[in-house]
Amino acid sequence: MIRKHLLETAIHQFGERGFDGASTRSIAATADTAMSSITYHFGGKEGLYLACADYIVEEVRDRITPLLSTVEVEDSDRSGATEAVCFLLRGFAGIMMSEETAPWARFVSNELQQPTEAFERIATGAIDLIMAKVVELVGIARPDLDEIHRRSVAITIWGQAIFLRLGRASIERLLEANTMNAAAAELMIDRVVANARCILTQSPECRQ
Amino acid sequence: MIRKHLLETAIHQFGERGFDGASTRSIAATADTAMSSITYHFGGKEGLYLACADYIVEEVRDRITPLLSTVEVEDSDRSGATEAVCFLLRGFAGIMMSEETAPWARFVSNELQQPTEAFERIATGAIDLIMAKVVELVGIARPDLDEIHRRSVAITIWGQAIFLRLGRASIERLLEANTMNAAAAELMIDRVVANARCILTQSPECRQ
DNA sequence: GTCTATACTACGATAGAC
DNA sequence: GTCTATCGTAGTATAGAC
Repeated sequence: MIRKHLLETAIHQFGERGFDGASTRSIAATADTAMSSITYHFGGKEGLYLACADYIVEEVRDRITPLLSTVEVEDSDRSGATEAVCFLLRGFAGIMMSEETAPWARFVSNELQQPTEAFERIATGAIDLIMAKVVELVGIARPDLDEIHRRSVAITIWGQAIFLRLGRASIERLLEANTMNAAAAELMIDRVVANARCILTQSPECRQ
Repeated sequence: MIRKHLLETAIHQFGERGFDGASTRSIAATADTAMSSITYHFGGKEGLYLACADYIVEEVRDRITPLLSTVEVEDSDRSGATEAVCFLLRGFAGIMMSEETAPWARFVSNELQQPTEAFERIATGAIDLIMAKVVELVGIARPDLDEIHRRSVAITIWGQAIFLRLGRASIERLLEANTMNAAAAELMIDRVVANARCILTQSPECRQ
């Protein structure tokens, strides 16, 4: 399947070198095909780029959907909702730390900094899906908050997990881990989950 | 000062379009000079890029140093340390949210995802400076934690503020704020600080 | 120091053979 | 569908005038 091979190669190279930095020549060569295959399958470089976004959305959904479908919480079950958030967060953080997702993450990071049409597709296709569930659960865990504050809590909690990927270089530096080894990854995931639990089961002095 | 003008233009364009996407032609033209000025002042594109990193370090230090110098905490003053972290965090988050720092942030973000020599310079020149202080304060606020856990707490707290910049596109989306207005920015900064206070004054059930 | 002019390379797109 | 060959454009670097 040359189409898929092109997509995966392209995500790698777009992620590592940016849209301009990655060349169709190099992508085609790495995928062991001719440059004009890109024209044939995707219409051109731009089309290939957008197809990469769609491909990432599919892959993320494949991993996230089963996770999301396992949580079911009663409307008044505060501690159940807290545990559900922690469970989802641990799964999501694990995905963020896995090497498998590194190329997608770099691709998405580029779009986060300089959003194009590709970001719109990733946001509506994957990010919204996750955040809707998280906001809902935060709402159950923290009924004292109104909608906008629930959203701010949800995004800061999830932001920590995303930062595990986006800020990896500086995390590795601070932990003096040359590469993110399993122990360091576990340490950081545990920390992010503990922080989330802390925020959701707010002690009186930090209630807001 | 054409050198400075070139640097600021270059940071903008490198940040927005990446190293490959930004062309020396365009940078020189925007800075109202000839392309060969870049060769004269910086030796070439690569040299210009590294000089941008050094320039960012200087600018960040100018803003961070006065902030860091205002905090002085006794070794046993737990609540003092917590408040100091919150104070620094608020200042730092404010810097992260300001439009002035947006070009630098994009530049640094590119380096975080794909570190080069430029990241090494930014890390040693600016990031290490900040994180050393934060880790020290976290150590006072949470004497129950050993060094590695202090670091993990410090990086997750600071990561929230950095994510305000790196994840801005998705934050705006979730808050349904087309652009990050003052109210949304204040909401997010308050939230990040509240989370930090929550984490540092840990309630028993989330102690770890 | 700053400019113009030019050499050389690499890019994306496309036409056309198979 | 996939390839080769080629065209026009845009990039960096550099030489040399002033």
